[in-house]
Amino acid sequence: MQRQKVPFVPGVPGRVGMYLCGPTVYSDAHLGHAKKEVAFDVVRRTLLHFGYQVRYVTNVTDVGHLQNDSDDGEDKLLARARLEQLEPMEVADKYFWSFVRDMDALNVLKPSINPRATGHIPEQIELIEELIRRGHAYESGGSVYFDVRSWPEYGKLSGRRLDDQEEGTREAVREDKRDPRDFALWKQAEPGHIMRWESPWGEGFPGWHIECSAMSLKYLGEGFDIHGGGIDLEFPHHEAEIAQSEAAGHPFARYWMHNNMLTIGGEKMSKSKGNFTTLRDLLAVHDPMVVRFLLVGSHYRSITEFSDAAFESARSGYRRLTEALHEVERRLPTAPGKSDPALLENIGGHVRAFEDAMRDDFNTPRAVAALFGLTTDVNAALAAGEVGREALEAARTAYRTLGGDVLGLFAGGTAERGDDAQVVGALMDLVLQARQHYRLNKQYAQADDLRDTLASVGVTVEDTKDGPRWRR
RNA sequence: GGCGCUGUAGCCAAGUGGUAAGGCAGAGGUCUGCAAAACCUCCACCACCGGUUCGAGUCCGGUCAGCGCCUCCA
Repeated sequence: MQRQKVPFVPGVPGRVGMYLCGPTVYSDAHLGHAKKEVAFDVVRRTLLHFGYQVRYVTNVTDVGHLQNDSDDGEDKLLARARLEQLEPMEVADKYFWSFVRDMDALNVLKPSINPRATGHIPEQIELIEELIRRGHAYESGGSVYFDVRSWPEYGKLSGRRLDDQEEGTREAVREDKRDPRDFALWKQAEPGHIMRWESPWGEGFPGWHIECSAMSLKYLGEGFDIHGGGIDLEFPHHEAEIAQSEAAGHPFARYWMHNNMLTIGGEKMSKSKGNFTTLRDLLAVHDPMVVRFLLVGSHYRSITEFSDAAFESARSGYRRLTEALHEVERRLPTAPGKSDPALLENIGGHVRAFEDAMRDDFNTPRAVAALFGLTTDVNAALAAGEVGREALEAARTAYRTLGGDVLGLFAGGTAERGDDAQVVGALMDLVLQARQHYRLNKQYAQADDLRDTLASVGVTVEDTKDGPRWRR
């Protein structure tokens, strides 16, 4: 807890336990959420690449957090349930599966364990009881609060001192709290509150920090390695997690990682500002891999500025990468046995650059630059003439391992097109044959007409030395 | 008010005190029936003002601008 970049040493050699604060499933996820998910997915993939075994735990918050800590706030899940005329559990399930679908599309690996808050009420109650026993929490009017003043370390993560905080300026001071900065561990359920559980303090529901402590400790154990989340959760959410865990006698996460925000027009993309683009909408019309490429193009601790121009730029850049990879794979089956020492050395250099970048706090922009360096060398060699099998293999492995496995940029690969692929392929062969016929007879108007028509439905035709080629 | 972050080319974006990665866009050229792709070449007074240093985008101080958190937020 040094509030700076430090070398990582796992608690158990070769193994890493990491926990990521997951989504509250009351609405569709947006691009900002994707930045977080992709960032930590890349962390996980990088650790795997370097030989670690990773247990990756991320929660699903299906108990609505209160909109604020006083009682006038409404539970977001309940509010949504009323709006959509659904049971709260239906809302949670609906948006949980929506989230899963988005993450699958973005090629985010599934968590090792994906616990739900509502499935861990007993664990949360147990933790609260420990806190009361140790004198760090108190019951008041059917609710339980963490006693911030009893825990001097509160604030160590975010570097805040209690005395620096303005008291009660942003919310009405609750009369049943001893201190306005105390936070709820358990809330008494008001009469109309649907989601409620029995507890030693009457019927109620858990506070909005306790689930992460209970579930991360349960599945990763005390002093687990890495805890991640958005930087906007650093305070108070993560601060509270640490305080309530350690005050209960359980050493908490040893390393903290916070991703920065995604902005649009310089402002944080967020639900409350309404300036968000849902992944559902975005992925319906755009290649998810381009979205992922865009996200990976800035460092996880940096702000990512999103715009149409940035997206177009990502699309072009991503295509440069995939075209080179595809060309390598096209040539591989017929590649000669010659050796290309200079090219091989360059490929090795780019692989090293990539790995060095990832070792240095997961510097994905530098890693991507290495991929482009690789691409320039490979393309130059390809343009210069025949390239031997060995070098092509090395290039292919570099792309698939680094770009594919580590950055997760090549989901699906070649076999993703589905049942129509064969039919489409056959039709395209036919069309291209016809066009070649025109071209050989110098009937360029007809040939160009065909090409324009195909372009209008999103098919690009390129004439190369080896004949025509098409892509979508 | 407190804690913290950012300001690098038209856009996106790295940058460990030693002289500005990468991508997109743009310009010129090679190739091509044309185009596309690819290749080659070109494209930065690092917000401003001081200071430390042989040397500063990088360190220190200040100014200006913007952002995040301190309410729910990834």
